[in-house]
Amino acid sequence: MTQFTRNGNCPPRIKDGGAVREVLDRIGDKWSLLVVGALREGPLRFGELEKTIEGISQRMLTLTLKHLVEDGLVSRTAYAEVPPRVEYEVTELGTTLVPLVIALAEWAMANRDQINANRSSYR
Amino acid sequence: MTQFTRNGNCPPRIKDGGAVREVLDRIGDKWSLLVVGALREGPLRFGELEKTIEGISQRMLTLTLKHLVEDGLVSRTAYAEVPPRVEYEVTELGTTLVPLVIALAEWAMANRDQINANRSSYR
DNA sequence: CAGGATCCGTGATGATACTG
DNA sequence: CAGTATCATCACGGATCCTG
Repeated sequence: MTQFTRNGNCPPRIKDGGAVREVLDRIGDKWSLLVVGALREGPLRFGELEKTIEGISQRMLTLTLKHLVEDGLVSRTAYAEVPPRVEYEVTELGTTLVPLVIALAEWAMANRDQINANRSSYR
Repeated sequence: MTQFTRNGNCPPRIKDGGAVREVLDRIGDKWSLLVVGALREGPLRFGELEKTIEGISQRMLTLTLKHLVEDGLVSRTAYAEVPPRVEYEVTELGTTLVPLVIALAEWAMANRDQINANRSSYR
């Protein structure tokens, strides 16, 4: 099926080859992981997310949230109030992703300097 | 420094706000994680990578590898032979990322069906 | 074999303005 | 407040051809 089918020269183990790409196409975009990370400790409102995630545009936040809701990683709850209040929260499925996001974030913070250094010293 | 500076309404913890974006801009592209994942068990040659990572174009593999080498996540070793042989391998730094990639890949495989199901059922 | 160079489409992203 | 709508752009990435 969707496996490598490589006779035996390079060692598989992560059998796939498609699922990863597929999922990465969804959560591997510019903002999804940031949004999930922002929601790691509890629900946030649209405006809170916008301020929390530096640099994201209103449009991108809207689209990213929509995708995450579609994929079932985030839930959206609108309260019939005025002014409107909408809260976003990671679903149960989304919760399983949170640890990975945190790990990735910590890795990023721990190694950014190193990476930047490598990058500059590269001629 | 590079921290939220958000008075106290939403709970930080991952202090950053920029490092994650920064690193994600590098390894969060379409292929980098796949390449790192492909190299998780040892060095591979250019052609092997090309066959291993389904769907990648020659150009993208070249570019991705170049970036990964620049960032110090992958090392490139060219052997003065004919025909030429070039091997790519994760560096020490890159090795620290491998577990995360594997975790992400496993998460992706474990949850792709669920996500796809959510996505279809979404009207 | 490994990869550089070029052309080029199109989708993702951002800025801005408007609305329920 | 929480979006939607529209427009312009630009980098991503594919196809193709070429070279050491």
